[in-house]
Amino acid sequence: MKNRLESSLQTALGVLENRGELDLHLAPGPMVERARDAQHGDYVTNVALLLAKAAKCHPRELAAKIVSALPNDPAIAKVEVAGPGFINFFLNPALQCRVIQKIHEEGHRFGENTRGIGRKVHIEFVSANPTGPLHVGHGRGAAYGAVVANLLKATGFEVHREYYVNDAGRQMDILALSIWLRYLEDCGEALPFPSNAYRGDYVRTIAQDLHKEVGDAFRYPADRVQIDLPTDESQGGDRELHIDALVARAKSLLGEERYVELFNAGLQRILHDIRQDLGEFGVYYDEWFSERRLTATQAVDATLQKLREAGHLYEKDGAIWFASRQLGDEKDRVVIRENGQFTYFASDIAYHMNKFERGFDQVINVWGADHHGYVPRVCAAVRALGIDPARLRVLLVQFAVLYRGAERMQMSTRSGEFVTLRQLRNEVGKDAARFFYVMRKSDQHMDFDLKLAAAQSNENPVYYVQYAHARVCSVFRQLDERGWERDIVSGMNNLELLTQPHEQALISSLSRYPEIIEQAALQHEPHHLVHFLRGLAYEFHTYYNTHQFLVEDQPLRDARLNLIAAVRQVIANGLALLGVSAPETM
RNA sequence: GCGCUUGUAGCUCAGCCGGAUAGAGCAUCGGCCUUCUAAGCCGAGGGUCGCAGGUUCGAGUCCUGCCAAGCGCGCCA
Repeated sequence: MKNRLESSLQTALGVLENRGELDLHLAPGPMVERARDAQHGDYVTNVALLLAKAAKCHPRELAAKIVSALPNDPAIAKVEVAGPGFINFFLNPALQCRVIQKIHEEGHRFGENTRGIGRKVHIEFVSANPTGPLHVGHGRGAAYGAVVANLLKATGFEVHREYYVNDAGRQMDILALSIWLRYLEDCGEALPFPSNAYRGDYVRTIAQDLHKEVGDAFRYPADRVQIDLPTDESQGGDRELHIDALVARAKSLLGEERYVELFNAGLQRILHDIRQDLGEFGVYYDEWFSERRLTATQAVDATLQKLREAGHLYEKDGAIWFASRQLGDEKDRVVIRENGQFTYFASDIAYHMNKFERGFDQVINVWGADHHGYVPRVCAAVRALGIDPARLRVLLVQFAVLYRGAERMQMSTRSGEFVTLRQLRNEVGKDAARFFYVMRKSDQHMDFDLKLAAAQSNENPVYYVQYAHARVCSVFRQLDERGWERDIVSGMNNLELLTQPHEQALISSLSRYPEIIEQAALQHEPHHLVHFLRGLAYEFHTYYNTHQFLVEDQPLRDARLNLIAAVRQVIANGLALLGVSAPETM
């Protein structure tokens, strides 16, 4: 409809130009938008205001001219010039209520569109290091990424969801070490636990399982483990040096084979746990992409070679640097350390190249906002590889600050003191958690109140929307109990009986749903959908309180039932995109 | 110190490429259940859109400065 009005306006402007009443060579972009106020009709344009200066006449005068030049359209009931020079369009209600028929026909697919058809989009989200269970900070990225993926799919894109598994690098070695030390404790060895190691309970669990599995095969006396080590922080030493030395000790005592077994035991257990956790949260992936695979397939070497050939690498202080500064970064970055090892950044460049090589038109990274300083260097790398950086989009998600009532909760992975995503789900439920996480704009700080999310009361917005759905279901149950028949066809033929303001408002909202999906998808802003659903639920509840649906007048009853069935369908569709259930009873 | 982000009602937040009188939920106050679920509805109060300039027909929205908060500034990942 919007497009239709816009082309009508183009026609009108063309007419005026031909008549010589308007001398413009402008191609105004999208210029029609939904009216914010029902008094202003259904759609509004401000072209007259925008063009008045160039046309050298008063906006209202120009608006009147444009209106007079508009082609006839049966879908438009009334056009008026208002305010300083807005043109308001009032749609023909008889035609607008056809959306109810459309919703009935399209069912769960209503709202989908084809904007992204034929385009492949890659979306990577969460990608937490497999060094421990997911916490509530990851939850927001998980919920957000999953919903953006759903929205893009509904907009016609071919979506590939991916979790990048950081299964290489120092943090993983520290995890392996942590498990081994707990294992040694379990064997009866007494030795201090580094201040820097992972001290969560899950580490002990994995260690105990390992002990059952391998017996004492990985056991060494405490003094052999600790001899000649640099001291830990608690003894006045450097904790980083201490823990790196311990990792080296583990490798040398256990040898390659056993160390890999230890390492994999931790990785597999934690990865399995993360996968299960996300699954229970309704978050699924098409692929779990291993960082180690990149190094194993020489992908990092190949990528660096490509950068070298393009003249983006140089050597300084014994290290290899990527000249990212001339591509918009603050400074150049090391890709190969003095000791010959790749930096994390190097494998990340290779990972991005790999994504584009797989043929995706658009690549989306959902990252925690604390990584925003990392964005320019990745963009620089993409550009250096000859890829249009506009094809890469980094979406930043702010951490949620967790409260329990007024009490602010602190968390830190290393110390093991954090609220896990699983605990959150257990406490507030999947629906409330998903809803809360995407209720706010993702790049905004947000306060997540556990007490509120868990509240079984009207304070909790998730129930408000679900309740509207359950209420419609309840009406249909009542219909059955009374032994009344529902005639859908008759209802469709009598939609023009829906003349009440509440009914018109609902119909207008229903017709907006596809636009909301498209907007939320293209802007990667799921919160628009949440706000829309709250508004739709509100319009339904107020309608419910004002008018009886199950009336004696059968044509009217059938028309109303078709309307509320459409409302139920749209709420169910919207909640499905959010990953929230649509209960039939509450 | 430099960079990025944010500042809207008592609280949590919307505000769609600059548009008409700045909105919602919660909280507060007052009403509505013999009638389809009261997890609901109706109504009231509540604002210098951080501050000061600027751009123009028009600024919460764009620009500059200042104030405040968060985050980032490793041969960590």
